[in-house]
Amino acid sequence: MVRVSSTEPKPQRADARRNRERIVDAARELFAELGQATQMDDVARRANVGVGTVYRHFPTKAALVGELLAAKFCHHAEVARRWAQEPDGWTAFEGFLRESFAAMAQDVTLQQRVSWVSDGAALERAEEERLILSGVVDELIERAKAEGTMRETFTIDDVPALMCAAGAVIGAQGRTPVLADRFIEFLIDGLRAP
Amino acid sequence: MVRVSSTEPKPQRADARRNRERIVDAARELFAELGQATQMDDVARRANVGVGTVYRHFPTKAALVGELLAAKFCHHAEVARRWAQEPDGWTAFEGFLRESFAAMAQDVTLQQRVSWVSDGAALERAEEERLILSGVVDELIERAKAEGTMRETFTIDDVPALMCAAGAVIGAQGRTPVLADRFIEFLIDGLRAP
DNA sequence: AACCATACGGAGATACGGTTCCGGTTGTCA
DNA sequence: TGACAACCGGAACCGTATCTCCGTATGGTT
Repeated sequence: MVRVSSTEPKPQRADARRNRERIVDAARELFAELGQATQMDDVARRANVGVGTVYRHFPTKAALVGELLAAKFCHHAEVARRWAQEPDGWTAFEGFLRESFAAMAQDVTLQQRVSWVSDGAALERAEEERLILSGVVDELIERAKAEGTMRETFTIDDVPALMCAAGAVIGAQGRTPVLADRFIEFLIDGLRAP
Repeated sequence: MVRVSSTEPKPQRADARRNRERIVDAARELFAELGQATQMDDVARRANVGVGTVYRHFPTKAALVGELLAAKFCHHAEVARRWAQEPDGWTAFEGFLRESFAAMAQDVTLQQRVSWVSDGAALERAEEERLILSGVVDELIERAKAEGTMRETFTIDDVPALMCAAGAVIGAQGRTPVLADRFIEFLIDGLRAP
């Protein structure tokens, strides 16, 4: 019963592994559409699984959201690394930013990321991945600053606020996405070196 | 029973009038602190009144919020008119903006104003007052633009997004208000003519 | 193929918050 | 001051959403 190595993943039964995957997939889709309004029963139904199964894999809704967030952070870190290959520092950062905002427009979870703060547990689960992402983005920022194409006053610490603002505006855009786009241009423009 | 004029306020009993006032006061305080998390029972308790009484005056939570929002819009319109007396157009607009953001920092309802969208009923109640406010602010903006101190591309239509962004950031600031302040400076700076 | 630990399903326990209802109270007016 | 309409209080109701429990099913192993 005692596990020799704590890192060794305990072997799961095949159906358990399959169900877990299904649950995560279903949750990703639903949360992207509905954000925190998504309910566990919906996730279970979409995954063709009972609620109990969902809760066996994720003891709490926050845990499930944390899992999704962690995956998204990983993905965005990947995106940032891809843009980092761009020779021009500003182009790299701007590209990353635009891609992030575009992702937000397709995913309510990202728009609401900040309000999950109330559900600190979810962010806590994804903290490690968030730090990695933060590190990669920081490199982009420093490079653009070194090039002189980005405001000196902007730092990695300002990114959360930037994301928060963009998420709120995109989320609230409702039937006037044009205004959100205008606002995003405004934000990006404000980051350029004067 | 039939009222002759629809504008004539139906005479209320003295206690009803007093209670209504108490309810609004209590709600203002609580919503400022807790935002939409405030519950009707709390409002009733703080007002020294039964829940039933709250519901007699405001048939729904959204109606109560609408009342509060309307009052806030009126107040802000007043603030804008005061700043409009400033001789310099930019100073007037910047002053109004900073005062609005400062109010947001003290009032969760204002931070969340945008998310009440889900509760359209509340915003609907305050629509008239919102339009008045919008008109006054528009004058400030046009004046500053005529002076050449504000970006030509900024219009009254961008104000909701601006407020939404600021509200989100201020609301999410948590234990790091400094970062919200930095972001606000960034926003304001971006409105200036290049 | 028989065993059993692991995993499943989903009814329902639990919690919570808005809203309703009605027996009792109070302001107002004659 | 008596009568009545308006108003009050707050227990109860109801819908909703998370999470638990337990009888049943199944993958893996001998």
